[in-house]
This record gives sequence, C-alpha cells and structure tokens, in this order.
Amino acid sequence: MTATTAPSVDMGLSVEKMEKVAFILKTTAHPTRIAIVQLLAANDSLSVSDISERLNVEQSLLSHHLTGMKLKGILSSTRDGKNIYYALKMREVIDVIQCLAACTFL
Amino acid sequence: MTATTAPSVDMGLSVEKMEKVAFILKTTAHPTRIAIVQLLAANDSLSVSDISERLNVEQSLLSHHLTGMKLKGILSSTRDGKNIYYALKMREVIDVIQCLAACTFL
DNA sequence: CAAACTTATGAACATTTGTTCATGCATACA
DNA sequence: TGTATGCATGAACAAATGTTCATAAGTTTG
Repeated sequence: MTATTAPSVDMGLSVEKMEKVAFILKTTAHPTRIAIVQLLAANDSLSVSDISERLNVEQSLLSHHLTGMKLKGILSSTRDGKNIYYALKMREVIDVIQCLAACTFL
Repeated sequence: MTATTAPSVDMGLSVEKMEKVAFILKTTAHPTRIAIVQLLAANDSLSVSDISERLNVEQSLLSHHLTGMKLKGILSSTRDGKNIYYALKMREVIDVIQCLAACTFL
C-alpha cells in the first residue's frame, strides 16, 4: 500500500467509474431533468412542446434544461419541421438507471 | 403541478428511487467527497486528521464537507479523546456503489 | 411576404454550493 | 492551571446553478 495516487480503493468501483456515474446523476439530479430522462427513456424521442405539456414546465425554462443536457452530451436533438425532437443520447444514462433499478434494496 | 403526479414511467426505476439515488450521488458528487466515501468504505472509521492527511485537504474545508455530509445523514461521527471519527452511516451509499460496481459497462 | 407557431438565446436576478480565514471550543497533557 | 492539539463554526467571498422575461430565429401556412 503505497500512499498516494491509488487508482481505486479496493471497493469495486474505481474513482473513474464513480466520477462518471456521479457526473451523470449529478447533471440529471433535478426534478425536471429526472422527469425528462424518464420520459425519454420511455418514449425514444419527443418534441419540446410534447415535453413541456407533459411535464407542465414553461417553454423557456425547459429549453434551457434541454440545451444544457444536450451540451453535456446526455441528449441529442433533431429538427423535423418546426419541431425539435430530443432523445437520450448517452447510453450510460439508461445503463445506470437500469443498473440501479435492478438493485432491490432502495 | 396537477396533472403530472405519475408515480413512475414504466422503466423499472420509480421517481422515488431515482430521486433517492440522485440525492445520494448528488451530495457525494464532488472530488473531495467522493474520496471521503471511498476512504470510509474501505476503512470503517477515520479521524478528521487521518482523512485530512490522506486526502491532503485542509482541515477547515474538510470539516465543512464532513459536517455537511453528516447533516444529510450520510456520515456519522463519534468522539474519542480529542479525535472525532467519521464513518459511513447511510447504508444505501455503499449499496449504490456496490450496485454500480457490479455494472460492467461503464 | 406576413402571420402564426415552435424553439433558442441572453441578460438580469435568485439561490445554492464551494472556499478561505479567523476564531472558538473541547480534550489531553505537561 | 496553561498550553498544545484536533475539530467546528461563522462570516465573507467566489463560483456554479436555476429561474424569469423579453426577444430573436427558424419553419410552415395562408
């Protein structure tokens, strides 16, 4: 046991993994964004106004959340006519959710 | 917020679970606190100065992190002489970490 | 083209979170 | 006692995050 740059304490989850998961959960750890992820996990792709109506979140605020999540690589978007459709891009988001869903204890 | 009290989209992880996990990860999603959790997952109980030395974090700042985590129910502390020993309290923290560690994809 | 619709954007502001510094408080020990 | 050690605390500040509002920009349709 040399002291310093230990890559991971022997607990199964490396610092790297932990930080990746933390990033994902941290950037989605907000009621609105959680709901967005839920919707997009169940719906594959939705327009902004779809989401806005379903979640009852005002357009501008929602847009900020969406573009933020897109910037961080979690969502993707494509235009179709005057609508813009968002979808889950980062596969790990679903992975993490499924992984956690499989844990029965919570 | 009337219409959207849907308990969980059918994706396995309820909003409630998701928010609990998010809470855990969000409150630990910080380099120093991640390291703290790692240490305490591997060591059962450590004094503040132990942690301070190992992580090379200044006393006061560390103390703020520790008391914050304690306030949120994640850590516990007991005094022994002039030292105060911190330990992981919230079992779910370890659970979540182990759960994520079991997921191979990341 | 103009009007209507959908989404993005940016500025101002509010709130939360992280950091530092100085100081206080408790315990041990000479 | 009083002095040193270990930790907490609170104020001041910094930075990140969330929210609102007004407005712009891209698309369709009449």
